[in-house]
Amino acid sequence: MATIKQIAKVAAVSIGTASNVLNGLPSVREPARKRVLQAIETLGYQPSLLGRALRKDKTNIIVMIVPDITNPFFPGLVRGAEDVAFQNDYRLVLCNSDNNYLKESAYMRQLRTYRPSGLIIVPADLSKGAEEAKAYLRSGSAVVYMDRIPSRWRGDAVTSAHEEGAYAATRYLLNLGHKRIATITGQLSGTSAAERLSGFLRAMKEANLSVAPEYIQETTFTKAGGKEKTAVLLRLRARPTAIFAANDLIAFGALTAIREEDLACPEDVSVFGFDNLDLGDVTTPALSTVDQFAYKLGAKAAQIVVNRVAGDKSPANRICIPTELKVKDSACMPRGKSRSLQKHHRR
Amino acid sequence: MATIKQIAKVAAVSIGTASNVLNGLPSVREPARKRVLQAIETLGYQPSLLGRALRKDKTNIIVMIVPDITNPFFPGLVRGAEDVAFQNDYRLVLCNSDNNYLKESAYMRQLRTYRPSGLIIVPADLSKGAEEAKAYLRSGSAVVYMDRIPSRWRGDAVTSAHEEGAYAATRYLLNLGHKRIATITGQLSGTSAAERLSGFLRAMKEANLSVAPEYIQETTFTKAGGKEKTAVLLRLRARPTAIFAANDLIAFGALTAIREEDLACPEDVSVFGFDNLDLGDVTTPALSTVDQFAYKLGAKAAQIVVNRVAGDKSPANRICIPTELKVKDSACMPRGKSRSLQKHHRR
DNA sequence: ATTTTAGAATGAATCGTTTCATTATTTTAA
DNA sequence: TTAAAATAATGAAACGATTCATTCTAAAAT
Repeated sequence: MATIKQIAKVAAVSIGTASNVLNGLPSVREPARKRVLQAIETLGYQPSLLGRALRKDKTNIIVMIVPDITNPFFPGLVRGAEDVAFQNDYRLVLCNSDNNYLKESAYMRQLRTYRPSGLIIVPADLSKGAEEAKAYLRSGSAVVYMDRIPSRWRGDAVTSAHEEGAYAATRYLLNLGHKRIATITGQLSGTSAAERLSGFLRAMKEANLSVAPEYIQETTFTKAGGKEKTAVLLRLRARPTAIFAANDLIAFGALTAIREEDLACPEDVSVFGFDNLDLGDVTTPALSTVDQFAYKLGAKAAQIVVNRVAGDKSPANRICIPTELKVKDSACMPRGKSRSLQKHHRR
Repeated sequence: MATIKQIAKVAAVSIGTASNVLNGLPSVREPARKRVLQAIETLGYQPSLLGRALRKDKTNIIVMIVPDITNPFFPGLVRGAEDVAFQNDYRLVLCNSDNNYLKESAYMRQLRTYRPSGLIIVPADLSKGAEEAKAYLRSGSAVVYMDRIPSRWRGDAVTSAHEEGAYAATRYLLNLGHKRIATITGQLSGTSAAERLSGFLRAMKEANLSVAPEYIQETTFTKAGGKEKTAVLLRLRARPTAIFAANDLIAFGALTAIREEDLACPEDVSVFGFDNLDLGDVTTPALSTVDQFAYKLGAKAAQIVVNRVAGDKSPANRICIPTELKVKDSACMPRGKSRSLQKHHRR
């Protein structure tokens, strides 16, 4: 591969001058600049990112760590970040932490030696401090936490409005006339799950409804978890008429469980999800859910990195992207309220 | 950040010796080795991948290019590759080409200067040669094509058995008694779409059934495309009794279109997909499909890279991962064959 | 025409490693 | 005990860029 040395030689110019042309410095006279450009063209020269990085102590790499790219919430995040990164000539190194703090740390420790421009991370364990992340800051990389934020983190962060979204979804169910509303949460050690729960509880409290403890089921953000916990809920003496699932995967599990118990959604049990996954409308019924604009989240995080590298010294961004209710078919009025109406409608 | 120079100083040893310890060379006596290890420990030293890379002209990076990570087929691929990569101490740089040859080329050209260990690519445009890929080979990176292979590529490649999978799916529909079977293909310029179509045609031919041209609808591998083309099929005078969709997204679109035409799947129209996406069983009916083991595909590709770097000089791997039929609920016997039976069954 | 000054070009140092020829030390053989 | 052989350790060069103090050149001022 051609090096700057060869360029310099071919253009009959010093290495320093070649470098100046490359970096668009003004102090190069036209004839020399032309010869260098010509040489670059004919040799098909691409500057070595490695050589440059070693000298500048910085690469155009952004390290992005997500729990698991096969969880359909994350590709949107990654894609949003990647697009903004690409436009600004940064490249994304993708890591799956499996929600495993050790794997995450291993990645972070090693990749820091690549002197990346930034780190975008959906952290595995919020109880841990952000030691390694702070090390990134110290060595001059921008750091943005996404989706979940460790309580001790005071730097840049981008999340969606978990609490408000959950509140709005619950309000929607309440307005339909539901009173027995259960929720299936993700692991409450994560802020996202905790905040969604608290939005749910706020709406319930505002409606003067108490929530029985067995109406709050904690599980993982998976289809299997949703199915399992829904089965539990459906077997309660006082079966809920609506379930607020903390994400769409859980909601998908709920739909399956409801079907397997020979019940109907939404007639017997309404379901509301969270995420607005692309595939949320292929279910029957199409899943009513809260859109949290994953792409925008990722894009915003990458933009923060870009800005920081460009010299933005403003105080920490704590960005909260508003959510939006996507009402589809998986929630309707509860039986008691609507039977006569429905029958009427049916014939 | 600590450098090898500091390690050497603290351990009272030359830089060369410190390097030898780092790389596990035998020619270091115990006391010196111990001091170096100790220094590494106390300084929390991590070798700079940049310095190392510049000298060795090679990084532990594997560049992976996929069309679009938000297409749910790809996260599995990426994850499989990432896992194998991580285990072998390689890191993945993820790129989305958007099926855009120019974007793909831009990525490839620039990232090659990072001297990656490998390139794993699902190519955007098969009609183009693999010039840039060959440049990777020349500069010592392993290259593996995935899922689709340019006709002029003679190197390592991993695909799934598109043709056979499609053949098996079509056979399944034929065995149920279907005669009017249509197919919705992906863009036929891609080998995967073309091979699936040819598997479909082989099965039809074997059954002595001719396929009307309007029974072959070409579109993109998307839900929207599937929906659109299914609507076309459903309005044909001779409406098909079964549709073989070239991937699950198309099949999802088909399910939607069928519902919107007030028809029932599988009673009126059977649908068969391809991919076995994780979410394929949240639809109603659950989608019968062909599993192509995306994770395994990705893992295999990464393994080839690992082996090549380790010195494997064997001739090109052309690996074809067998597919597997996943029969669920979206296909049944056609009306004519089964009406009496079904009625009987129903009561 | 000469001096001053501003701008252009150069070349060496540097970043953090690995590698290898050279030198130093230890071990073995005589 | 000494010489030869084997093994350890060293230090400088190299990778490909950027940076900056220095030198060179051309333009401006006298």
